[in-house]
Amino acid sequence: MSTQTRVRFAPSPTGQVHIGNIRAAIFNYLFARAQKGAFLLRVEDTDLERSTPEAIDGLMEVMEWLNLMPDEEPLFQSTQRESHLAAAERLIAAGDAYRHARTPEERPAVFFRIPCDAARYGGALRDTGAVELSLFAGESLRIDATGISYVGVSRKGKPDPGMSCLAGMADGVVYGAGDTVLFSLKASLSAVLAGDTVFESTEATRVVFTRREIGFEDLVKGALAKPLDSMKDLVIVRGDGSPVFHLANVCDDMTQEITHIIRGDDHVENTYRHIPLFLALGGRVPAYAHLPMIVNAQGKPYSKRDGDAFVGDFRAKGYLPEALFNYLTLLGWSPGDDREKLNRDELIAAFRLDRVQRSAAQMDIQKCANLNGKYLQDLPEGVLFADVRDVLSRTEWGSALDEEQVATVTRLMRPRMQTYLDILDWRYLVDPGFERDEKALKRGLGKAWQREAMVKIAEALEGGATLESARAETCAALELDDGRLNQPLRVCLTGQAGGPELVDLLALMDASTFASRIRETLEQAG
RNA sequence: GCCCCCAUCGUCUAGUGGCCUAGGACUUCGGGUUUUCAUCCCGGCAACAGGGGUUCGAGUCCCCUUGGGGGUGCCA
Repeated sequence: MSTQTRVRFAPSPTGQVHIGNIRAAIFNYLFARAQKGAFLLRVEDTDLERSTPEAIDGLMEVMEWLNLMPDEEPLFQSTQRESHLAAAERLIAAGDAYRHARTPEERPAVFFRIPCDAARYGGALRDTGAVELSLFAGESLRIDATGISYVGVSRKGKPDPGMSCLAGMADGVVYGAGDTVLFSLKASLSAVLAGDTVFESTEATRVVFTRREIGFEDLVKGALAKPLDSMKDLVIVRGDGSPVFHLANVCDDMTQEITHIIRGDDHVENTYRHIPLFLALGGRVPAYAHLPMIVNAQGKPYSKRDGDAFVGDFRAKGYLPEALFNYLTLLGWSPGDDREKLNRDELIAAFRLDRVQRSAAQMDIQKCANLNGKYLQDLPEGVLFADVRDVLSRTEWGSALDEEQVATVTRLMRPRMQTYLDILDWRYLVDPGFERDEKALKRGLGKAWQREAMVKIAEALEGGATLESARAETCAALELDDGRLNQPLRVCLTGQAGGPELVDLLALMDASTFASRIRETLEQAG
């Protein structure tokens, strides 16, 4: 018996990769590494309608970008069809599944029967006591090989239709008026299962049975359970002969010998169905860990309309893969101390599933950008310059810069950079065609003396003076403190209220450039 | 409707019955450094959803309410 931990990331390639999805991949990866186990990829591409080759390419690209490469060749679910169908046949042969059409027009599908035999659950089953279910008068109760359908009574006294698998009420007794026993499922169970007995009545008033629940110990959420009478037998092969997700998923997990299933919260309900399936197929039930969802800035689940939700967007917006990776680990997990910026090895060393949060986490793009900025500060200059050049090369004004210029401005701007998208604001450093900010203009040139001072400086520069002397002259003439000139100068030079240090800025250009910028800015300021 | 789950500052979180007058980070606000801007440093605002229990003692355990999410498909 192998004790190696084996986990998998099992996305369906039906579009762009979502951050919620990739976070699941990251947690799987981290857990595998922490356990010295294997991280596998399974592409659940059985929905041919929606699965596209482009989506598969996109998935691979994203995983490569984030350095989340699987340890073995990916398993494409569509290649496993025969094994899924064979599993369904085995279940039918063993009496754990049956063919059934719910309407005469429908082609029969294969249903998995939730096992009635408690011994089949490997200890996952628990009695929680006797239950008396009141039925709505005059409505039909039907018990057949597919389960029990009934109409209960809601809290407000209204009809409340329900359906239970046979296992949910396996020892049930149906009573009619005056406590007469109409039907005992317990006594007739094997006949009902065999399809020989069908009970249907509108006289039934209540059903009494022992409630049993199926449970498991979730590595994140703790003990989880669900009553069997709230579950129905499930379709595992469609009328058209194609395997359904539940079957395919469980079969492939057996094929890949998965020991731990780490996936989104939205799968907890499936777990109650998958456990009996594993057991019926003779597989070992894996351990489960369900991750909380990631929600948008409104605290709602991400929908198609939300931006900022695809991994590709982050890449396009100038995020570093290691920063996004790090940030995503912080969504629903923490190392237990005050560390937030952790590299891959630190994350692996600190990762534990029992430290995963139980509730949903909201994406905070500002914090993500802030963290990205910290990674940017740590980047070796060579890498940083290359990335900057790459972004610059896509702009009209930036593509002409030579290596030295790129190095100079990048060194200047690096401390205030959060993402590579910020580079797009650097235009004023090198290109006279930059845009000027209204508010900055007002702040730096709004007053008459500011404009006057700038005109004087421009004139001096045009007359061949150095900046130093032009500045000193102007200050003396207008009786101004040296520092008062900084803001107007900055605005004339950059059109912005903020930016790098003024002296560094001035070093980027000669006196005539400087003078013409003053003239142009003054003109624009009116 | 029914079933399941969740709940600490605006956000991500620390907290596993006494170390909590609840800590860190992002955001925000103030101050310092800076002739300007930013980085940086220092500081402030800001939370245990509500109500009942259990206990000598509850953010931590139990119950209820409220709010949120998931499921309830021959989707995955």
